[in-house]
Amino acid sequence: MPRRDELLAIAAGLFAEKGFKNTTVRDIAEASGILSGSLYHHFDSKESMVDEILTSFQDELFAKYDEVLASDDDARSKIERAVRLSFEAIDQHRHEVAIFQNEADYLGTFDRFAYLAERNAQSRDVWITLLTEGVRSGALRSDLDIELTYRFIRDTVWVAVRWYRPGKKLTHTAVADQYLTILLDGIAHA
Amino acid sequence: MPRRDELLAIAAGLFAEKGFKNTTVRDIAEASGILSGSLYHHFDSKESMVDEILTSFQDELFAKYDEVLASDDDARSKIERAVRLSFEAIDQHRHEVAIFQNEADYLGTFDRFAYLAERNAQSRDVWITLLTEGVRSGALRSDLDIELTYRFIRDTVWVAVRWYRPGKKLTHTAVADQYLTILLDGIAHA
DNA sequence: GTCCCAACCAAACAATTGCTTGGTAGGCTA
DNA sequence: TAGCCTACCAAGCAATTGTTTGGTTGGGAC
Repeated sequence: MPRRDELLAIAAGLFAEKGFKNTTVRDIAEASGILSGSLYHHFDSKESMVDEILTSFQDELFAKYDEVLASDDDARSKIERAVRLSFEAIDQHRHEVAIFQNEADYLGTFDRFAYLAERNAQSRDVWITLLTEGVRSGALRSDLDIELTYRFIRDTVWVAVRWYRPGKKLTHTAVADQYLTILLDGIAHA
Repeated sequence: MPRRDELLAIAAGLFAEKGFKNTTVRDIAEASGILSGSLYHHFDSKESMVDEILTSFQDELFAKYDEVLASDDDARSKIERAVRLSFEAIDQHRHEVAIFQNEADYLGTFDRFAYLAERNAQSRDVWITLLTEGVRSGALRSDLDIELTYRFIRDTVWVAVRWYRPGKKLTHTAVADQYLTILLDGIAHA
């Protein structure tokens, strides 16, 4: 792995754990075994680091969403795939997901990170499309408030990044199974 | 309202909106129409401000949890009440909830805020008790992973603070209704 | 053997941070 | 009128912040 990518990975870990503002360039440097000034040989600012971390992650993620949308599965299968895809992302890119979850609001106030709001809108489009299709096809109950259900699913899925740790008791597919069961059929006794 | 409480409310708003570390004492002072040094007439540190904000909120919240636990409603009613209670808190103390959601992890690393972890454990106890009771009484499905269901509910409910705004289209009771419908019966067509 | 270049160091910079100090304005009480 | 108290100001301090600058090192290319 190129040194540059190593440093980005280290920075991502710190940003995810302590927050962006709360992580100093000296923290990143120390964790990397170098001095803070040396970071500026690789990157031109601390902001550039998060920027790069977030964009490359999102490019990858949204490509997968597009795949699901474009497929000719039935509505329910698409929703299931979209949910599983998110837990997979949490499993494989948990630092990036955490940063996006925790810092998007703050970073979004800068022009440079305007794309965060766009991606947010894009993700909303995906889900509203899937849910609308689900209701129309009869796969989902017709009394759902689509907008609210979208927020419910979005929050519910991504917030798992706060406690999920790969390699522990639960695999990400097991978590996705349980979440989908609850989401689709509820927790009440049938 | 005493000046001191006014300042605390202003600080809470800023902490919730921009984060604790990201809010300077000068921000708080400016929003209050005074100079930063003058804040130290009322409080002895910035940390004391969050501390006071969080403890008073949590004291109030957990007193209500205890009421639910102590009541002799059936299991399902208790769960419903506990959920509604949370949305009520989001409605009435959204700054405090937001601060707790966003900063608990970071603040928890300081000795002074060790009580945050205790409160977290306490909240877990409440929910595990309710869910266990629910499964045993037959109100909830017996194939639930209790621990995971607890996290699901906890996250799902509190994360709504990110988008819910009082006085908008949806009342907090309407949101609670929808959330409970999804949580209990799922989104799939019956 | 010279050159180059990526990776780093050492030291400093200005700005911003939380916080301290000594003082003052004005209202209430005796 | 004197004393006191709450709420504030004005000015500054030391520490920490992101960033810059000029120089050094070690390995590979020619």
